[in-house]
Amino acid sequence: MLKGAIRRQRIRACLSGFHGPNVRAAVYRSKRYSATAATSTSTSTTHSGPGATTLFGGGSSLFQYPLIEELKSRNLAESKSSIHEKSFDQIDPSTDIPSGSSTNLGWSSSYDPVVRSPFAKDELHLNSLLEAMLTSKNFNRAQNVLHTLYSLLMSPDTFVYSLNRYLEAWGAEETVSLEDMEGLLKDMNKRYPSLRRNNRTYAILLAKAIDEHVHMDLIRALPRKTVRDMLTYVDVIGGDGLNTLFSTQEFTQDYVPDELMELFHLVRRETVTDEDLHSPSASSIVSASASASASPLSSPLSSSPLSSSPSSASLSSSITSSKETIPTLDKDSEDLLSVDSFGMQAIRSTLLGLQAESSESAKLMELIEELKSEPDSIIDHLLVQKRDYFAIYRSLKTPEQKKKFNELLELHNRERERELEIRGVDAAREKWKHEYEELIKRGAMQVSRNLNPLLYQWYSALLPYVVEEQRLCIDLVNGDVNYDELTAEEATQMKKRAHYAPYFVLIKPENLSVITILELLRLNSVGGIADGMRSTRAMVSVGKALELDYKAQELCKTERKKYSKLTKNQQDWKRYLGTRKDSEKKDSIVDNEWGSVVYSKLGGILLALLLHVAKVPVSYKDEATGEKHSMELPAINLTYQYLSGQKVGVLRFHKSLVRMMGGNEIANSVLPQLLPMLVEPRPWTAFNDGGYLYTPNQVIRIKDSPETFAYLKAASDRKNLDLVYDGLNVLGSTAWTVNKRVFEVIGHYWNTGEEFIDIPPIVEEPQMPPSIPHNAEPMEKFEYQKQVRKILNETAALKSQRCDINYKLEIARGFLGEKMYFPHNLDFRGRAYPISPHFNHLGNDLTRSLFLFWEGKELGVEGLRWVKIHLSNVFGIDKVSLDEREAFINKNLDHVFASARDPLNYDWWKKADKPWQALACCFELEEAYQLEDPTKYNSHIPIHQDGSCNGLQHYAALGGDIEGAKQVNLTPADKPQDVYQYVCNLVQKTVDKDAADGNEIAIFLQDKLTRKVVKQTVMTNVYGVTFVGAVAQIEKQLAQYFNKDEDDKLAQHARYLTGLVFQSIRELFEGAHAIQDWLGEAAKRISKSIRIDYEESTANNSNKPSHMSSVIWTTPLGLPCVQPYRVTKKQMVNTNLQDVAITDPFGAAPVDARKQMAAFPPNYVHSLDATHMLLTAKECGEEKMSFAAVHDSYWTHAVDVNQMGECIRNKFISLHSDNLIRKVKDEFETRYKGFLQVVHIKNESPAAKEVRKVRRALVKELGRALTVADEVYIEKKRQELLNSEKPNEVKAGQELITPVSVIENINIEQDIVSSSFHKGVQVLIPLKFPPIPDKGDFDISLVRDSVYFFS
Amino acid sequence: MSVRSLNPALLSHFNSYGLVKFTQGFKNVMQPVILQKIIDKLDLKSKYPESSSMDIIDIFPGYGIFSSMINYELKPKHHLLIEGNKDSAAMWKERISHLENKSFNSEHFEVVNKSGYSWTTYDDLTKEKIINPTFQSFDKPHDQLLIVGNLTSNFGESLFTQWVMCSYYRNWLHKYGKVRMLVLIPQESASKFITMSGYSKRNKSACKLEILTNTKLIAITEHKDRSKPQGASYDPRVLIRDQPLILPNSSVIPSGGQVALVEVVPKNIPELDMALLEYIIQLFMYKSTMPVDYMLEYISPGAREQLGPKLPAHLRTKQVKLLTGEDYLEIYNVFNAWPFKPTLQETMGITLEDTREL
DNA sequence: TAATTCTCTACCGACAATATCAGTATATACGGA
DNA sequence: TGTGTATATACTGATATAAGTAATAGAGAATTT
Repeated sequence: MLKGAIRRQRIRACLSGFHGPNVRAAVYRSKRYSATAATSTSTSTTHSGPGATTLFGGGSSLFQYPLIEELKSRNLAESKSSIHEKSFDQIDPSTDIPSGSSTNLGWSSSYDPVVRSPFAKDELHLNSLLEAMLTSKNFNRAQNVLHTLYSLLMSPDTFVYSLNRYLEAWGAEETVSLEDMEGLLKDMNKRYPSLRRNNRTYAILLAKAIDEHVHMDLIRALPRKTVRDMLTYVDVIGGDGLNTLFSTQEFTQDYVPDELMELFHLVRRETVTDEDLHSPSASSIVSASASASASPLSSPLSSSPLSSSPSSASLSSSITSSKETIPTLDKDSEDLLSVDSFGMQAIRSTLLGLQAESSESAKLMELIEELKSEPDSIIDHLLVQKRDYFAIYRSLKTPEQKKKFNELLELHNRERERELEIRGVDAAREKWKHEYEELIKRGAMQVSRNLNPLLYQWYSALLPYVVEEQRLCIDLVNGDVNYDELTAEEATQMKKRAHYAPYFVLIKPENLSVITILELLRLNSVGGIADGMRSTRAMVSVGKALELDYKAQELCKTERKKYSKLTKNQQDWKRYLGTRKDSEKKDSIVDNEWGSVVYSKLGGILLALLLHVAKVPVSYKDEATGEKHSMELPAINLTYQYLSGQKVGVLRFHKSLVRMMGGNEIANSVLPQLLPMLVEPRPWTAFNDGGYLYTPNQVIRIKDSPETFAYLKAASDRKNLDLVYDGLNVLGSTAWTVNKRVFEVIGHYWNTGEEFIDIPPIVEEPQMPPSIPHNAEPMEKFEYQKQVRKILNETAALKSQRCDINYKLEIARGFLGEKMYFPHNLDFRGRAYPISPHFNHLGNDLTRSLFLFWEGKELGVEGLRWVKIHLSNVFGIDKVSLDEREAFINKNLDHVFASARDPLNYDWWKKADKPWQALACCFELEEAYQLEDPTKYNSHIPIHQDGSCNGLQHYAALGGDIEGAKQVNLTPADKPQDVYQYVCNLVQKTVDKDAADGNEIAIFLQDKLTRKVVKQTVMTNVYGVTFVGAVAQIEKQLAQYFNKDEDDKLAQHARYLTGLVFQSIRELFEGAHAIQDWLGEAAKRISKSIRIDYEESTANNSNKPSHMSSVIWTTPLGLPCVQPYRVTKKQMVNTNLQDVAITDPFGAAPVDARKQMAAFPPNYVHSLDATHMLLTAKECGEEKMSFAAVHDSYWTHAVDVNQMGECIRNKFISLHSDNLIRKVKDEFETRYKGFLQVVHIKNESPAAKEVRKVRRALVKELGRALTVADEVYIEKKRQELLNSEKPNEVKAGQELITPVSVIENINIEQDIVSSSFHKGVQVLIPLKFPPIPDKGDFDISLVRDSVYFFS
Repeated sequence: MSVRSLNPALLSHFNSYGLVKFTQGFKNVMQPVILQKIIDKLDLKSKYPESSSMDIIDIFPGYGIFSSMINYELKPKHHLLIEGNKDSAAMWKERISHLENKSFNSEHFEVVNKSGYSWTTYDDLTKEKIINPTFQSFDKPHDQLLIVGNLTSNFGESLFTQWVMCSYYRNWLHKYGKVRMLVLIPQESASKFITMSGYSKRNKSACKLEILTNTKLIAITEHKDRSKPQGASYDPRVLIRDQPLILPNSSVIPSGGQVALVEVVPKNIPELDMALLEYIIQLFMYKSTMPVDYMLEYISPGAREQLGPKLPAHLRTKQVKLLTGEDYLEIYNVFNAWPFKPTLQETMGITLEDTREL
């Protein structure tokens, strides 16, 4: 109880974190709008009185402030720079000086502490370039970039980070001395006197000083606090550096920061005696590792006996050694021909191939051997050879054994995970090569339908071109290109090259080639293109994949630097220093992405080269001679296609290639990026720090919205997101494994090539309808064409589905017997998703059935019951009481067992609603019942608790609807309520009544109403479906009752029904709907508001000021949500393949008001359900439950379901105990304070008359028409005066009459009309939000006892 | 200026209606004097020597000044007014009853109050035996059947291309023979469709039109921009060839509407794999400044390598936009004989829709 | 300003149009002072 | 060496593309008068 209260308090604390001191720091000081309004109430009436012939405070002139003059001469200079478009060789600090100032404009509101630089794009570009130049050791160019960067940055502080990057990279050169570095800094200081070094700068110098053994000189010259701070930059100083430092006797303890203190003592002790290092307490230290990774510095200090060999050796040798072992290690290849993916085998070989090299795996093997030799051990040779860690783990008997096994596996997997992230690409290549050579040996190249040898051919053909291209890029980057020697064409080509060259040189040609090929295969049939993909998508994806690879490699290098020469205690060092990513990154304004332009250019050149070389064998039969010819044709071609009348570039695979990829003999190769992890993800500690060990990721999935990024970063830096991270880390720490039994059944059906449940069949040649005569009537022709199109569409869909499932199964197969984890991140509303695409527990029934918790928990009586209930649920029996569900399974236990024993031939499970998950459940029950006491069974299956119509649950709680709450199970009941059925019944009632009144339509529909008809509409109602959209849905449901030519009749009926459904929902969720409407209205006002501090730079549409403010709110967990809907500007980018349109995220784009409005209610509710989930996750994590979630479906072990349920309900109650809407309103009122709103009011209203009067006077003075922009400007000035420090200015402001001031105190609510009303006049009024609707009387605490709330 | 073709019996009716506003999204030429010139230029009487036994099928006639003048000029056996719009149809019915009084409707106007867009409308014409045209040889244009249409509305452009395709497939009204079509289309359409190779606005439909029909520009409206020479938005070579009449803007409603009257006469074309031909044209058009050889690869992987050499050199290096209809047919033939020619799936442009369940 | 025509119509995960041409602005070349 | 003009190049903005309007209604935005 107490604990809960404390937690709630913390949440509240976070809530308020977002506004606060910064509000005061904003443009307008102290006095705010409302205050002004209060004081001027009395004065304004006098002004608007009949006597006020002169509008401007008595005098004939405009008081001391030359407002009109300013208006007349207002000339807006736009901050502008085109540096982002320049290639590296065009950048010149002496000329690239941007016009305009780099002031912070803010995004949607200037009150929020988020930064927006007008030159963000240039900054990003230059920072990426700097990074690239440094990596390729091009220091002259880099310095050039650095200087240019300086002129763009808003503060010298930001510049230091770039300077540090330079200094660090340059200083790492052996030829550079400490003196050189000092010299550079002095030089810089001379040029930029405002430049200040920070602690990182000192750390960099220190690193060099240590190298030169003069570090104490430097340290003594600095204050101790500085020294302590700089030492935390471990990534700069490096493990060796620290070691040296700590070993230096003059370096005393008071220089050491707290977090390194233990390490310091370790080093000091080490120098005394080495024995301590091999103390027997080792295992207890290691045991802490699983949880310790969340807080690496808090775990007890000790050393591990496992560290003896340097890991760098294993890194390079593992691949070559694993290659040899592949054939023997192949598991299951005969069972599952289809999923015989080489990429995955490569991954697996990486996964499997490490054992001999590292001491960790040796230790693990030792343990396994030991366990094997135990009496009645089921671990056999095969299991060991297959590395079925899960089977081994499961067979362990004592908790101690399990614990130890887990510990060793974790260490073992840490190495393998690293291999996977860093060397996965090499492994794939080696695998291709191996298979290619095998095939050549057998001389079977031509007949092979195996993809991998072909890929190896592509690779071999591509590589020399890539090498050559890279050579040219290197020359170019080094400045070794003499344009005069080039032909005009070559010169143009070289100029194009300059845009991507700095990046192209960063990655080794082998990886460039392999990633290009694999990414291309991965993208097959995405984006609505059959047998191919959008070329834009392909290019950008390749570019991104390259960046990811590069960054992972770089991070790995940095890490290696940290520990490079250390031979002792590596594990401990690692644990203490953490695998923190480059801490510097957290400080830059933008995350240094290469950006879409670079992605597409890189992808463009690589794909162009690949298209040139990739061939596929084809054959055809000469109709005339009957001879069969074989030849090679290009495997991929670039073409275009129209998508609803618009051109899109397409890369299309040759039919033969498609056949190879989608048939049942061959599978894809999997790009080893973003796969499930083998070890627990690094916990999130910052918005860009968490998840994979090396592969960078952000905590929020941001697409083209630097605004979202800015808010996220601000919140993260303020530590407002820690609760979010906590929840997310629980999700990441859940260990999984693949359900092998289900996998085998799926594999069986997959291999038949026939359709089965979710598995689409192989379709070689689609069956076309009989052809029609050449001169058939147009109707017939169109009809025929439609049919053909339909058939082709279907087969294409099947093909792509099969391809997709194949890819998923490939990954699943690679992780058979493995322990895996899924790092999660969030969408912008806070909903969590696994980062790993394709194969994760968010998938469909088939995919979900493959997931088991790694950890097992004994069922107990309740657990057994829950497994049964779960089976009943997935079977489709989920509308009856829990007891009835359990009874249903008890009654059918024989079916359950039979299904499990002979799933191929026994069909019971196939009838289930979700057959694959049902099968998984059957297996579980059957295994449990093999025990004498099934409750003693160690269960791994996740049991789901689903919110019944979760969106409506939140709405009902917000709106306090008693009946609505009951229908979505917020109220205890003896059986679950079904809101769809309830709505259906409501509708039925009305229909019956209408039918009785003789309504033809009602009579017709009377007996045709089912739950299914209304379900989709009720569901989508939460998402704000419109009437038209709902009609379409219901039409689909009613279509079966009408003939093809009765479209109009169908529509008529559907419309009638839709009306009733809407009406019923509105009735049932009256309060909820009021909330929904309120949210919509608030969003509308925000997204149509005008910021007075935002200067319109385009004068041409000064009558239509842009709406610049997004709807932004903070979830109860402190996550800022920014709706990213703005009008996107498109930028054309020339690539080697084609021109591509890239959305330019940095345009100061106005918001898409319509989208903002329509999406806010659902987004808000989703942010609440996300909050609810994360809160529950955190709590479950603390209670040591395994936890996973699919938005509104929460999973845990059977035995823990009751506890989790309690948790779910408590968190829901505490979430809704607050007045959430009130909070949102408060937040809005702070954030959008002083904004103006455009409304139309009735022409003849008194307010309108007032406004017209002021406008007329202004026009007269101004000598031209008054624009809206002018009005905004005047209002801005008035606000500035009112908020001035000087009393005379305040007075002037009060006396100033503006079109806004005359109506700000008149109640115009009743005069507001819609903008399409013709007799209205457009006016500006201060932005206000409507009052919060009254809440219904539902008592939220009732949820506590509602069993069916989530079930 | 005489307006020979204006039916005096209708004058009073026209006058009573005044200049109507209800254009229903259609543009129309309203000045009899101008229309007379058009009719003269068309020289209809010589093309339909036995016009008294002919049928005119008049689609979307609207207010119908042009229709009535053609009618008066040719005095056909049937003049069907396919008019789905209620108001227009009602007006025509009223007009016919007006004529009943004056001339016992010797003009033989008949209103078919069905949509000219729907194909079934035309099936019904023969089914209900409203007309029964003769089937004529495809060697020469049909001299007993004329299609008149106003396709200046939103969907007009697509319908126009469909009518053209009908003339190739010999279905719809073109099953009777090579039926001449007099169609009023928007200027934007006309200036794209009636072009010769090399003109920048030329598109896929223009190529098809060139291959499948003989189409002439009969009349165009003045250019909107007075500073531009007349006909500035059209292919100059077509202007020289066809010498179209220039209509004053004032003659068109809604005022300022830019239209063109075109005369389409189908050619006698053998059966082709039209999907393939269209696909070739379409893909070439994506990058019309590129040479043929380069664009081959866009159609099918390997086409450049394998088919390039089979094309005559002058074609291979020709810019796509310079290709004539003839050239296209030549390229088509090479493709058609190739075992790896694009399949239906490619030529139909199959796209995947979201297949997720609910 | 007023009247009309056009557009869009369910949230998120998961994004994405391009080629051409005409007209204008800027850069380069060149020639004469 | 500085200036002026002619030509080349770069940049911007407009336009077209597909091709059964699916069905429907009602608000809001965009465009035209």
